[in-house]
Amino acid sequence: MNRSLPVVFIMGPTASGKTALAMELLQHLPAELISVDSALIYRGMDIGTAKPTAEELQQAPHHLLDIREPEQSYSAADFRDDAMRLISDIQQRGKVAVLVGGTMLYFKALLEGISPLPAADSTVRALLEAEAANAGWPAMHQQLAGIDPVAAARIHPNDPQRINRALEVYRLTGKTMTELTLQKGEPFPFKVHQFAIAPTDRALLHQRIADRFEQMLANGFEQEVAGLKSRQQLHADLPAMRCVGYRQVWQYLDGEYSYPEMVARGIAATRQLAKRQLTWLRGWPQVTWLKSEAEPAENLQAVLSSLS
RNA sequence: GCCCAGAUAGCUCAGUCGGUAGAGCAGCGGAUUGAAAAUCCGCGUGUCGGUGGUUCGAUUCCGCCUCUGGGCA
Repeated sequence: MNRSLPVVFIMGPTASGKTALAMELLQHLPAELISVDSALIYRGMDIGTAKPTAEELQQAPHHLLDIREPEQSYSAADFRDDAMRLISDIQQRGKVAVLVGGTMLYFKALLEGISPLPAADSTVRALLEAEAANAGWPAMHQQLAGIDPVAAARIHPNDPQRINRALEVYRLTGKTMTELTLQKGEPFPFKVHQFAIAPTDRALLHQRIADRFEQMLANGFEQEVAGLKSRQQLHADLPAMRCVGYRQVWQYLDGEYSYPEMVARGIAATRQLAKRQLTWLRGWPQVTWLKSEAEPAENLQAVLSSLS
C-alpha cells in the first residue's frame, strides 16, 4: 500500500459549497470522492438531502452514496470500515482520496479511531426503550449511575440516546463503557490535508439555506417524502426519517402543522444543523479555512497548493 | 365616520390588584465513541406603540393621538 499519497478532507456546514469544490478538484487532480454524510447513504432520499444530481455523479462519482435503504441502519463504525477500505483501494489505483461531507462524527471516527465497543443491538435497545417508557429516563440514568458512575456523570439525565447506549454496552458485554473506552481507537494512518469551507457571514449561510430549501420544495421534495411515507416498512422514528427536512415534511403530511409552518421549521432545522456542524469545526485541529463566497479558482488553488 | 378589541423580546403571546417584566418558538454558545441531518446542555434589557395627566413612582389607571384586526354605517 502506498501511504505517501495524501488524503484530502473537505468539511463544512450544509449549503456551504463542499460538493462544488470537490467536483472542481476532481477536474485538476487524479482523485476519487468519498461522501462523508449520514443522509446521503440512503437510496430514494435525493431531493431533501441535496444529493448531487445524476449528471453531476456521472462527472464526479461519489463513493458511499445510496448504500442503504431508509429502513436500514448505519453507524460511525460502519463508515470508518467502509472509508478505510475505500481509501486503500483508491490509493492502489494511484489516486488521491478526497472525503467530502458534513457528518463531523464520521470524520472524527476516522481521525481518532473508535474504541472496541459492541455494535448496536436492536433487541437490547428495544428492551431498554420499553423499560424507560415504564420507569422514565431519570430512573434509567440512576441505573447507569449504579453501573458506570463515570459515564453517568458525563451523560445528562435528559439524554435518552446516550443513556440507552451506555446501558446497552453494559448489557451486551458485562463491561462498562468507561472501561471499554480506556482502549483508544487506531489513529488515521494516512497523511491528511483538512479543509473547512463556510461563508464568512452567518446571515449569508442562512440565506443560502432558505433558498435551497425553497428550491427543494419546487423540485418535488414533498412528493418524495409522500412516496417514502407510503412505504409500509418506513416510519417517523427511523433515523432516515428524522433527517432535517424529511421529519418536518412528514409531520406536515400528517397534518401536524400548515405548509408555511413546515417551510419555516424545515429551514430552522437546517440552520440548527449548520450551527452544530460549525461547533464541531471551530477548534478542529489542523484545518485550513476556505470561504464559500470566494472565487472557486481561489479555493481550488488553496487546496492544490497544499498538496504540492 | 362610529363602536369594540388589541398594540409587551426577531415571532406568537402571558403578566404586572401601580414598585420598570417572562414563557414557547427563533437566534447565539457548548457537548458529542456503532442513531450523529441524531441526542442533549446553557444563554432572556426589551424606549412594555406615542404623548399628556393622576401619583412619591405608570408598561400597568385616565385622556388624546397613531397603527392593526373585527363589527356598524
